[in-house]
Amino acid sequence: MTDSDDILARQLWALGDTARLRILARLPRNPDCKHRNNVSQLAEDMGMPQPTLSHHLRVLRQAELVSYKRMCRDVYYWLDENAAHDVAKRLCDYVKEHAPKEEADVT
Amino acid sequence: MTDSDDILARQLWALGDTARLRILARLPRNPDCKHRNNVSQLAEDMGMPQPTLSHHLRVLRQAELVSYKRMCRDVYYWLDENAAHDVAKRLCDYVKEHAPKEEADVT
DNA sequence: TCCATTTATTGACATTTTTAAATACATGGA
DNA sequence: TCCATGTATTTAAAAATGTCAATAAATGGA
Repeated sequence: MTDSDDILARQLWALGDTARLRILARLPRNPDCKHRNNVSQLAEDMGMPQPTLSHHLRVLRQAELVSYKRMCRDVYYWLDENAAHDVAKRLCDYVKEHAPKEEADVT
Repeated sequence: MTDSDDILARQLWALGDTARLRILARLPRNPDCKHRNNVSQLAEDMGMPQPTLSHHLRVLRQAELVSYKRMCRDVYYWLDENAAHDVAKRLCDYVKEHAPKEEADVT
């Protein structure tokens, strides 16, 4: 199990939670201040306490699935779509690479 | 959050564990009795207690990522490669489908 | 039927995770 | 500097999870 496999596992785990999937579905794909999707507004829209949201955002941040920037007092998160697709690709690669090579049939 | 999103989350979670990723890397892609990869042998090869392995196999089974068949007293598991790829695809689709539609720029 | 082998389940325990309130930290305006 | 706003962290409690020993269940042979 390589380090990169550990990272893949951690990313899959981060994605494997309904609360976090719901959050991702709400995040824009680019830094976006036009719709006032700062953390507090997002928490209110989702009916989720702000500390709970911040916790999940940290998990997603540490898995490098989301990015963020601060503007004045607000923080804006967005989903790094490429990162998500990359996780999917690396999952497929992992499965392919580890396919045990078939030995000759015992005849 | 639809039922199918719940299933996706559960599958991603099942994959997001290093022990289970290691197990998947050892499983053949088809029912394969030629290499004696039954549960006990796999447990021994991996240096993992058999109950621990059975536990993880159940998680993978319930996520419909592996299949198995019993032959005599042995049980043979294999990885359903299509299921794994399908999870990857559905993750990509989920991310794409929920991309918030960009409103016209505020000018 | 009894026994040996293989796999699944149960039970116990420690660790991790989720949740949310309380609080700290950061920023900018008065 | 003080205050208001927005976000992150700390803290605590409950729930979920991983591990593994003990045991049950399933199968087939003697």
